[in-house]
Amino acid sequence: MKQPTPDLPRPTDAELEILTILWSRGPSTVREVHETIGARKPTQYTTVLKLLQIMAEKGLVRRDEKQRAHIYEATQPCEWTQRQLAGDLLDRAFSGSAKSLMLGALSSRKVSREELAELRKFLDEYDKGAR
Amino acid sequence: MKQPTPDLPRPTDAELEILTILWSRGPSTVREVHETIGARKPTQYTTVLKLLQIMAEKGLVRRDEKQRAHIYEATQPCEWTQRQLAGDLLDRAFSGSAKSLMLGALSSRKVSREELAELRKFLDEYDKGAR
DNA sequence: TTGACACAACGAAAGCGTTCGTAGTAACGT
DNA sequence: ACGTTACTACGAACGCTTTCGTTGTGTCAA
Repeated sequence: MKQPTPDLPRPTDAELEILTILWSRGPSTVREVHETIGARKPTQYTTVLKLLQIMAEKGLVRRDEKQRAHIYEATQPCEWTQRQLAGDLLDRAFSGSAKSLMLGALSSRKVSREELAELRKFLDEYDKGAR
Repeated sequence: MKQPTPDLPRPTDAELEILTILWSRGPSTVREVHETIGARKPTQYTTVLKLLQIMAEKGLVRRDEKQRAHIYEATQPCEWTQRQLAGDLLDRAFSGSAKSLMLGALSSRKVSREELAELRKFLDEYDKGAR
């Protein structure tokens, strides 16, 4: 039978930053996450630890305590969370219009010709798949 | 000469809800905004008032005090704010990949054939314009 | 003019997000 | 065994968001 998708809170800014690290690194210790974050901005070790503990309570991450240094892992795959976030913003700021969202995204930065082409290709395939 | 775009804070959830109302209604009194919100969820009049006052301090809205009932108006057009929000999410959750954002948005809900077609058309024109 | 009403202003509470300092504890080398 | 190091746990502070109650003040009708 199918797992009911857990009803997780939208991750906050700081939480999302950590999730991003976990997705790219895979299961990691606090130290590893801390070092990765520290490369971009000075942050206390315990700040990262606390964040991860809170995220574990919320169900955003799961932790393995078998080792002395606990190992944290995102409970949801990157794509799942991205879908939540995109859908949420779509509702709250774009009244559900995917086209407006796209316009907003494209006009917010320079987009390479390649990316445009990719996007188009993706749309074609998506269309085909959803037939 | 060109106005330097003001550096506004990202609107919070409640603020965005109010902005949406202001964009669709145009300049409005607190009462009008309150009634619109009240149709969806019970909210105190003063809550809306306070929110608008704070938003005015932040520069998200401007108010005209010439009338007894002040009139509030979004300082930035809808599209401008949408661009900020889309760009922000693009950076924070999609590592800048417009394609991933689109995938997230599309897979988060049912999208009609019409909307897909519209999206495609939009991409074509955007491409042409950006040449 | 007085009472009722519609409005703005203000203060404060409660909750959340973020940060950090301190304390406790297991592990490790000497 | 002892000190040092690498951790976790906890509490608390601070700021921001959201909500609401209270107060003050124009406005209008009787």
